[in-house]
Amino acid sequence: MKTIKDIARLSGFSTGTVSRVINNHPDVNPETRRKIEEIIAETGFQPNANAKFLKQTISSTITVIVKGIQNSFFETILEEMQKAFKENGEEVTVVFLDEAENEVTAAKQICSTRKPRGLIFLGGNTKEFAKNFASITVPSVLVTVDASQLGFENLSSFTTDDISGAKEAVGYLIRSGHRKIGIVGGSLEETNGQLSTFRLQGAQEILSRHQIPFSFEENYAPCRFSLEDGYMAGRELLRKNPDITGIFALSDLIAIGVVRAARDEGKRVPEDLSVIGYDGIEYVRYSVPRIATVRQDAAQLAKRSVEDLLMRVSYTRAAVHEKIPYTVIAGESVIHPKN
Amino acid sequence: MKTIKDIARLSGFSTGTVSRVINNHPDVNPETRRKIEEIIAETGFQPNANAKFLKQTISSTITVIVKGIQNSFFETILEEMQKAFKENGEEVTVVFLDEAENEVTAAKQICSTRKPRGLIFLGGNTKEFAKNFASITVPSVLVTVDASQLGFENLSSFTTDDISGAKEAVGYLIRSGHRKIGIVGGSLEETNGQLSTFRLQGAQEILSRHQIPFSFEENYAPCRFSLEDGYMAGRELLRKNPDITGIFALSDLIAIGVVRAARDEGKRVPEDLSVIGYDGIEYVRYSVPRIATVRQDAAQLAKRSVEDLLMRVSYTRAAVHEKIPYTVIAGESVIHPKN
DNA sequence: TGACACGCTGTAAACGATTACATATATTAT
DNA sequence: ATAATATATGTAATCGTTTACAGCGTGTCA
Repeated sequence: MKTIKDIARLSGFSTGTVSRVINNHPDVNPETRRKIEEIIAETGFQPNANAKFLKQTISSTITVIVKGIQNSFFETILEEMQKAFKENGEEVTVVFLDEAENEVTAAKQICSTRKPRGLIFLGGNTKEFAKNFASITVPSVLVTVDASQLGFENLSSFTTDDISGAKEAVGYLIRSGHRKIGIVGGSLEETNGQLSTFRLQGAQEILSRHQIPFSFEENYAPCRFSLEDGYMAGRELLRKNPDITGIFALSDLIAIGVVRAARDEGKRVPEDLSVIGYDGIEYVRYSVPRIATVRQDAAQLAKRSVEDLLMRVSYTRAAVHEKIPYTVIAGESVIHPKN
Repeated sequence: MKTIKDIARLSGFSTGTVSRVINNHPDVNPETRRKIEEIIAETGFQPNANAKFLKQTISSTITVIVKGIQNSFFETILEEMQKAFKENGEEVTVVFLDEAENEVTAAKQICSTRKPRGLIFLGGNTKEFAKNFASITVPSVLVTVDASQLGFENLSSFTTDDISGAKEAVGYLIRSGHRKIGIVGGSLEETNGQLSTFRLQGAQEILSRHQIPFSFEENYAPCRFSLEDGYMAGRELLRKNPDITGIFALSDLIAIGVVRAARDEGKRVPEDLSVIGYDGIEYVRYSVPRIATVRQDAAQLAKRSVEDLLMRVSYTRAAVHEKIPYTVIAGESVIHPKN
């Protein structure tokens, strides 16, 4: 591997000057710059980033930490973020964690390695943040999880109002004439974090407001946010309560599983069973039938997160906690029940 | 930020001893180790990874470079890889690149920064590799793209035999009685790399072997590997050639789009149109109808890649180029054409 | 002419770890 | 008792950059 010293020797200048060329410092003679750049190009020299970051207290990059790739919705947000960063000419690194890893510990590790100017967490567990985030000092943003209760002044959050969104989803079923409603997804023991809690809470609130009977025994099947789990839970629920005419799935992935489950239980969607999902992933627009959903605005979630972070990275501003509007998307999967 | 010197001072030992504790060197007095570890825990000290990698010629981690997250199939492979690495107690870093970025350039950058022991490329462009890979010296594996032609002795590859797989996919349609067959996906100008080339080639070969007419004008619609593009191309093909009874989609994502396109063109799948995809992503098992596909063995692809890499990282072995068996999965989306 | 500024370049001290080598002490063999 | 060996620890050079500081040639101005 070539080092800056080799370039210095080859070009006849000192390491200091070479370094100044690499980092585009202004006070270098244009002719000198040209010569050195030529040598750098010839040799294919790449400065050792470790030496660089060791010396520099901070790097120019921003790191996005994503927890759980299996979530299609996160993918979309991530793509939008990449776009937004690119528009702002920012360098980004993405780190993927699986469910078992601790996002805050990983973040600490990253801070010591990459010295990012800012951090974005896509998904996360509120308790973990409450416990460990204090030691992270760079401006950060938490996306899809509300951090306003946590009160860290360097942690913004951008979320969808899931309670309200869930209300509208179930409200959609109710307005379509459904009275026997089931819910699939999440868990009663809050391990899934805010998402399932809030969506479940919103759903229950609107049901009780309309005095529609709901019990966890009869109208609910818990499951993780995946196709397979949605399918299994869907079958379970439809078996134990075949009268249900409308199901609110806590995520689109679950909804897709439920639609298939209905089919395998001899029910047709939407003729025998209406289904509405949550998130607005791309699949639901292409499935047959198109599945109704509450579309979270991935683009805005991403855009606002990036904007806020870049702002706070450059200027001292207070962290913000913002709700991004959602849209209820009608779909072929919800109609008025037959009887 | 605390440094190793702080720990040395606080514990009364030297930096050398502290370093040995951190790196689990055997020749440290257990009592000393305990004391130092206590201080480390108290202070929350994290060693500066840049300093570490600057000094060390090589790190313990392995880096996976993924190009294009929008590809569901890659996600599955990635998950399987994470599993396989975990089983072997290996530390992994995943880096995501978007389509526009150059994987080999990124890899060079990573090598200079993280000094990985090995590299896995998930997806990639053969030409790029041919041109730039020479400067990468760590053991590497290229997954889903055949590198046997490239002849780098530190680059293995694990792939599915796409030519043969595509033959079987189309063969399945033919055996089911289809004679008017369309193909959706890829492009004629090889920009999509090997995948579309091989799959297209296999499809054409079996069609001509059965003397089934095929022309790019009448039986083909090119498109990128996404839902939306599959949908658009599907509609285009069905409009320009409504007689087609069976479609081979070059990927499952495209197949899903085609199924929806058929519906919107007034055709039902499978009654009016049979569709078979490629890859075997999870979704096709839950869609209505279940979509027939050629299932690539993501788990094996991942497992063998990881095994081979770990082997070559520790011992000097020649790179290998291995084909992983695929499975044709029957699905509700393919039946005998009506007339 | 001397003083000063300006533009460019060189020098060398950091940054925070690792590790080869030296050293000190305890243990064992002869 | 002496030498040899093993064990535990300290010392200091080193990795490849950045950057504060110094130096030098040239031009400008009083």
